[in-house]
Amino acid sequence: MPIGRWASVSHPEIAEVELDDVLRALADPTRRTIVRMLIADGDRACGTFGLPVAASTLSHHFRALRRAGIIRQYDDGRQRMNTLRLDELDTRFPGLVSTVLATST
Amino acid sequence: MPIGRWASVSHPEIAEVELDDVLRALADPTRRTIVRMLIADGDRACGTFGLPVAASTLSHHFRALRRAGIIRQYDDGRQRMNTLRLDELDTRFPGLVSTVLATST
DNA sequence: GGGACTATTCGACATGTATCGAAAACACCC
DNA sequence: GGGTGTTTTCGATACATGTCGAATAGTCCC
Repeated sequence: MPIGRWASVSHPEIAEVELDDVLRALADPTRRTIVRMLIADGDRACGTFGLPVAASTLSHHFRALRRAGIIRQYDDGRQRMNTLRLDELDTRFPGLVSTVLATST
Repeated sequence: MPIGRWASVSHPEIAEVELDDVLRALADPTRRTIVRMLIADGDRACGTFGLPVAASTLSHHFRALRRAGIIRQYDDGRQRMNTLRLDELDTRFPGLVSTVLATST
């Protein structure tokens, strides 16, 4: 059970996740890319996405995804890992994530 | 050169509709209610929705939906009618609208 | 402890959005 | 043409968002 940065990271209960927040979070290409990479490759540290934005911007996107209930974050040494809450999201909004990501763009 | 209010109304081609814009447009409860009412009752004039917002605010929402490619507007006398572009949207983003609206909230 | 690595927070800035009331544009009817 | 009904446009306001660089905080290793 990791300690440390865990304290500052809170995750909403899936029952309290709002559709507005999920849609707003997915209405951004960078964040959709993050979700796609999590689906494709599983858990991933924040620094391993190689996206063309500043680290601070990426941190902002991870926070948006986390507060929207789309990802869960946990610390592993000096890295912060990201997990998709896909099963939970599919109970809350069935098919939403896969439908949104089913588009090429 | 179209006559009257038609002149100011332009609709994007369905092929040019962007997922970002659709998701942002649907990430608003008032606009989702508009879409729901169009699905339930078919074409409807702007003034017949009875939503608790000012007319100018409603006009802003209709413009957002129109520019996102979600509705089409045409004039009928002194009223402006709204039609859902559901078939077109389903070819562009299959199942997206119905999946988003499948939630109670 | 000191250094290196990882990630977040903090200003700052530009842009977008939801809202309103008032004013203007458009269409119908007498 | 004048009055009435419908919708949009125009400011104005308050708030949110995406972006960056610099500074800060947490963790590991020597």
